Amino acid sequence: MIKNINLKQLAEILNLSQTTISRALNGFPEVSSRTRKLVIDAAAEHNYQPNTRAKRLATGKSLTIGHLVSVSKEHEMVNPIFSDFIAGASARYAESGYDLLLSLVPDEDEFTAYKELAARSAVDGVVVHAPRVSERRIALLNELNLPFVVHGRSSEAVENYNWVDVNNERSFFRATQFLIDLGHQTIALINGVADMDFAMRRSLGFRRALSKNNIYISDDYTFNGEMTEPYGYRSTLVLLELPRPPTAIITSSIIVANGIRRALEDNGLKLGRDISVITHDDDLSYFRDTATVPVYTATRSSVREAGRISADLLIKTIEDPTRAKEGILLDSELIVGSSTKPPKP
Amino acid sequence: MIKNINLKQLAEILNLSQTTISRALNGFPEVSSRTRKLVIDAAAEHNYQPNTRAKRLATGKSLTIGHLVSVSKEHEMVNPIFSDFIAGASARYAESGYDLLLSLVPDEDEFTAYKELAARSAVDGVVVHAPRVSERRIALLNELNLPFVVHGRSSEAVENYNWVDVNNERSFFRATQFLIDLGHQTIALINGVADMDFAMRRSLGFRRALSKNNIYISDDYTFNGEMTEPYGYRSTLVLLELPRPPTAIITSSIIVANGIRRALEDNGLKLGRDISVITHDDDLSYFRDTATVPVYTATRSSVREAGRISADLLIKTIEDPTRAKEGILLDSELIVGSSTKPPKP
DNA sequence: CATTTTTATCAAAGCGCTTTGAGTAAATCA
DNA sequence: TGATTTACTCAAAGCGCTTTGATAAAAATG
Repeated sequence: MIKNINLKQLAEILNLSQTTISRALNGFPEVSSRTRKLVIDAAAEHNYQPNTRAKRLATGKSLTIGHLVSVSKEHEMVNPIFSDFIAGASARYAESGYDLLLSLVPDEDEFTAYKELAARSAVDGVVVHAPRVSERRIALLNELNLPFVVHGRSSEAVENYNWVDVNNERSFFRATQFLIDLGHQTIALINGVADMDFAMRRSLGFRRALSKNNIYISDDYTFNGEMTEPYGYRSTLVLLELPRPPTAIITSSIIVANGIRRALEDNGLKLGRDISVITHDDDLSYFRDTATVPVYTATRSSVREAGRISADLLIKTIEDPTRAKEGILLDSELIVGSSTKPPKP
Repeated sequence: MIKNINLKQLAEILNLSQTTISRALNGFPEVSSRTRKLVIDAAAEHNYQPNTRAKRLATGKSLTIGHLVSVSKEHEMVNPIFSDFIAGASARYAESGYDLLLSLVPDEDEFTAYKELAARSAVDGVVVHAPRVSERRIALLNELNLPFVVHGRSSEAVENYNWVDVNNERSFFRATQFLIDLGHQTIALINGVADMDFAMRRSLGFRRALSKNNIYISDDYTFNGEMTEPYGYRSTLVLLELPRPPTAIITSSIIVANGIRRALEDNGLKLGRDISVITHDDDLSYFRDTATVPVYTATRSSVREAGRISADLLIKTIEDPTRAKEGILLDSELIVGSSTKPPKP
């Protein structure tokens, strides 16, 4: 059985005061290098690590960053990009000695959950996931004086705040323009839930490209919903039933794209040849498109990288509260794969 | 700006001692119901929540459960079932007042990460994910005296330990037998990484069904690897190149199954009609197969449910350390979908 | 009525660290 | 040489709770 040792015990072993040991381990200058070495070696030998609970109380810091993820009660859906985002953030946290507190809350309890987290002083900061076009959490967190970074943005927010977002409007503008340049005139959009900010911006880019090219497309060609594989499938079936089915589809997630492909193939249509598809690609680790010619033409932006950058921004904000708020806009690449061709004549 | 209040301040407001307030809020019997009501109301009014840091130090409990997830450096892959597992566990944690500490560690640091977590007393217990056939973490955690539950099992473990697993051997035995009953004789297995315990057990079930039916299948028909979509795709291409391609494929993940379907369709083959596929289905929220006739014939077992059960078992273990170790074996359903048919003559 | 028991409350100690302010020995200076 | 500075080290206070052990008031008992 491996036993943990505490500061007091280590002090007795070394015949030094707790102060000196604490200082030696935390790199204070007023400890002789000989003593410091002694302490560090003994700590390693006895497997001493300062007790997290005591350290947090003593320093008044939680050394913890919270991620609150809302789970829609209706769909019980956890956004699949989440795990890759976290993977990116995690390394940065570890590096600076922060723990990651994860809390999945039913979306109706979201607001209370933030308040509670602040009231009990459980975290030093939080990452806000999946911001809506209109996002009350931003005002709340400012009121609570809890440092935060938004992954994404909230278009209606008036305050200054930290955010890390991909250029969704531009991405989907380019994607749409790319299809139009290929000759497509009837293009559908299978998007995320309508009040999600990213979905709104993508829709904006899509529509801007259409109107710039004087193309009018009715609402029958756009879908909003939770981005699951079956959602992509069902939406595509609806599209194929239209009097004039689209010759191209743009979608917000590679998982939805998988549903689209399945629907096409069930109808004897081939991706690319019969109907073109562009998807946004978060570069998820289990869908990473490594083919020489990618399967999907895609607006690609690594959500893992976004996680890394968000973590970095949040830690900087926590460690310097006077720091000016910052917005970081990442760009996506437009990767041409084999899912886009000119429309059949 | 919303201000937090602490126990001392609340005591002054109410003109009561900190003791009484603490007891009132924590449901001790020696507080009059009139006083208790007074305290509870005032706590709500002033948004008082006991400071997590102080509470943890005072009680000597971390009220935190750790999830260490190894990330393979090579693939940077985060197991996609993870988020659904957590979703299941999370509600149970919240209910009992536990926080969830998530740590993604490069797999070579895994061992150290557990040690460190125990030494600094950061968690009251951990969930062990993705156990290998031979799993050193079990012995380590016993030595560290840190309560844990394994999601899965470890075949070579000699100790008693808590685990929650699905009956992998039986599931894949049944799936294989189902295919054999349909008339298939050449069946491939696209499995997870070989040293994962679940992969080994599934392979066992697969082979048991084959040998029971006196079918011999060469190693060319089995694959082991990280369960990504491209992996399913590539493996299937290899299978189709064999002198005698399989008439059916069994796989361990719906994400791999998507890759298989893509490979089939790229080769003009249709799932079910030309080649049968059975997949294990973790019932992931973004792939939930809700069609009347499911897309895939599958051995289905909700990983979210497994999360719930694991969390429950772990909390019981933490709160009663003398509790006997328990293994909980979940069963999967064999759901018949449209991806399996008798082989073409 | 005095005595015991029960009820309701409190002051103070303690959790294991960090940090403040003080103290001592060695080194430098006048 | 004594005075001042520098380099180390320490005892004790404090972080905000919970918990122990004591006490006072009220109720029950003989």
